Amino acid sequence: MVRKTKEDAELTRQRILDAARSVFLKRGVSKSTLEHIASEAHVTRGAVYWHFENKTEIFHAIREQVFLPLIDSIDDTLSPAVKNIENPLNQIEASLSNTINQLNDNQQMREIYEIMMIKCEYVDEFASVLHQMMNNCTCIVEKLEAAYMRAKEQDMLSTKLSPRALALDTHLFFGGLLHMWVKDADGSRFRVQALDLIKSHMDLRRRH
Amino acid sequence: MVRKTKEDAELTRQRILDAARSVFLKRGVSKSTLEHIASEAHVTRGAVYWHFENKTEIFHAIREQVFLPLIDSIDDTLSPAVKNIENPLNQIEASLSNTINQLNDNQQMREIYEIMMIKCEYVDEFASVLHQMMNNCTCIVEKLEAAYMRAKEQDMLSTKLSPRALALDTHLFFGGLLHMWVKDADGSRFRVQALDLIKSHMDLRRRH
DNA sequence: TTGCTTACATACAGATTTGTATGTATATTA
DNA sequence: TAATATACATACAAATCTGTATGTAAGCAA
Repeated sequence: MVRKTKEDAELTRQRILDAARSVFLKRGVSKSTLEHIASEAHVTRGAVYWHFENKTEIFHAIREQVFLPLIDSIDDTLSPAVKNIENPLNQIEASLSNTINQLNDNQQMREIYEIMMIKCEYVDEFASVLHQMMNNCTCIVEKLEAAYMRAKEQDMLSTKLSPRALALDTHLFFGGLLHMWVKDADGSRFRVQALDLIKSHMDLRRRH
Repeated sequence: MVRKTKEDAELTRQRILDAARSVFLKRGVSKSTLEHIASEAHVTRGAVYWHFENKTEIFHAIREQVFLPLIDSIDDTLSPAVKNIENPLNQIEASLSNTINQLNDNQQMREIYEIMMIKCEYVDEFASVLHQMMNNCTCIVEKLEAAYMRAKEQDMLSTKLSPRALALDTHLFFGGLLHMWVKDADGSRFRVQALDLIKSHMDLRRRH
């Protein structure tokens, strides 16, 4: 076996992560073996154990590949500092649509979402991920609420509902949409109209 | 070993199902062993294999314990034949609230929901469950659409959005709510205000 | 009462997985 | 260029889990 340079090793590491994603997607996280992952990556378990402590660490590495950028992306698009500030409702719509577009464009992201949502059991060491996700929800709801607050100040809302209630409703809607988007594997039911659904959702709260 | 009567055997079967629910909840479906389930039920694997072919059959039995009644319940409360027909928006709100109330009241239902949503990997033989769930979604959306249609005919809607769009938005909202309800294990974030969230959601589409 | 069936318990064989220990060739560094 | 650390592959031991085969005591029907 030829010893690899650092760049080669990094490539191997990435190949293992790609392989793990593929295996997780096909067999589910629990039933995926390090041997499955290794052979999918055309290495042995030795290589896998060299780069990662165990399956859990691989899982977290995969997750962070997508979720850290995603959180940044949401933070950015919902921030009060962006140019869309003059129309906060457009800003919310753009932020939600942006996530859907990313899912459409990025297969890796799609697969990781699917793994996290329906190919993973949140017990033991994975339970902590749930808490992180809930905390994230809180942040997102706060940002949505702030945006709706701005919309209210500009008298753009069609309703007297509080910004907080609107934010929660939007958040739940979008959570549901993401789940359906993922589960609708053949795309016939939700994927094709996801952007329309977002538009309808937002139209409902626009004053005309 | 004392041979049991038919009634005793049925009790044993139920004890195994209860034990499996508890074990699935704690360890996730994949990592749950028939030995775990058997010892939780104070029987041996022999008894488990007598009553069920394998773990998958136990899973489906547990699922049907809750989901078949639930589907009936939704069908009932959303049917055009119920007394609430004079106010379809109230009818929708009552139907959604009813499900949440059932979750609040029924621990078994709560646990099964949690298992299905975050303690199960939908691969291989479990993938078919996803399809069933999607088909169910289609049915529910249709019923919601019909209810919104009736509301529209009675000029009760605050919006020009189509009944179909409203139905989809409501369905996604409620799917998101159920997920958050389940994940919000300590109840602090979503469970306590679930009924309020439903009320807000419906208020948004009521004409005043 | 006999004989068959039921409702399990027990025992066994085989396949999987995991973690670790060890081997090894090469890159890197002093 | 010699020593050391890296990046793996290979081998091994132990634990787990599954399905099935077999045993068995009691219920039940004739």
